[in-house]
Amino acid sequence: MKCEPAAYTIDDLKRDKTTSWEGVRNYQARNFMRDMQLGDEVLFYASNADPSGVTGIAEISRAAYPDPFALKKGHKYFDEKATKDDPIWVSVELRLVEKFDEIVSLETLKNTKGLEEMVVTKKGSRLSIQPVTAREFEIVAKLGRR
DNA sequence: GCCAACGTTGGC
DNA sequence: GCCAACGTTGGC
Repeated sequence: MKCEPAAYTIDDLKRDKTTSWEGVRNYQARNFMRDMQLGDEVLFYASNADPSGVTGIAEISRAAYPDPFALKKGHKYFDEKATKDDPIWVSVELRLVEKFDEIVSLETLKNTKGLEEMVVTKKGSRLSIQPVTAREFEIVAKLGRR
């Protein structure tokens, strides 16, 4: 799950312990969120950062529920097409598992064996939520704990 | 249903 | 700040 540091960081999550992940307004990303199960672990990725990369691990502490802001008129996440019966967009809640000792930069991801197929290393991979295989997850976690 | 125009993302 | 790579919108 990606986020720009200006919006939210792993340190913010460390302070807050848990946070709700709202405002995703892309159908593909939403579908990934909808599939997330309680306890699923996610790589927390800082985008548009210096450097960009994975800064830690979080877990799903609440599975998908309707994103309340989609119904909130005037809110920046408001969507006029969303209704109570069909909220369209969902949120999940995250809990911090660990902040990495060091950031696993995008450059490192690109240069690490076994991560050749990892979505985030591909060109034009803008999606804010992307699938990660268990194997990729373990490789990245190991790098971050060094 | 096509596609041009437009907006956004995010690496660089 | 540039711009490639998208996703979305809306006229037709």
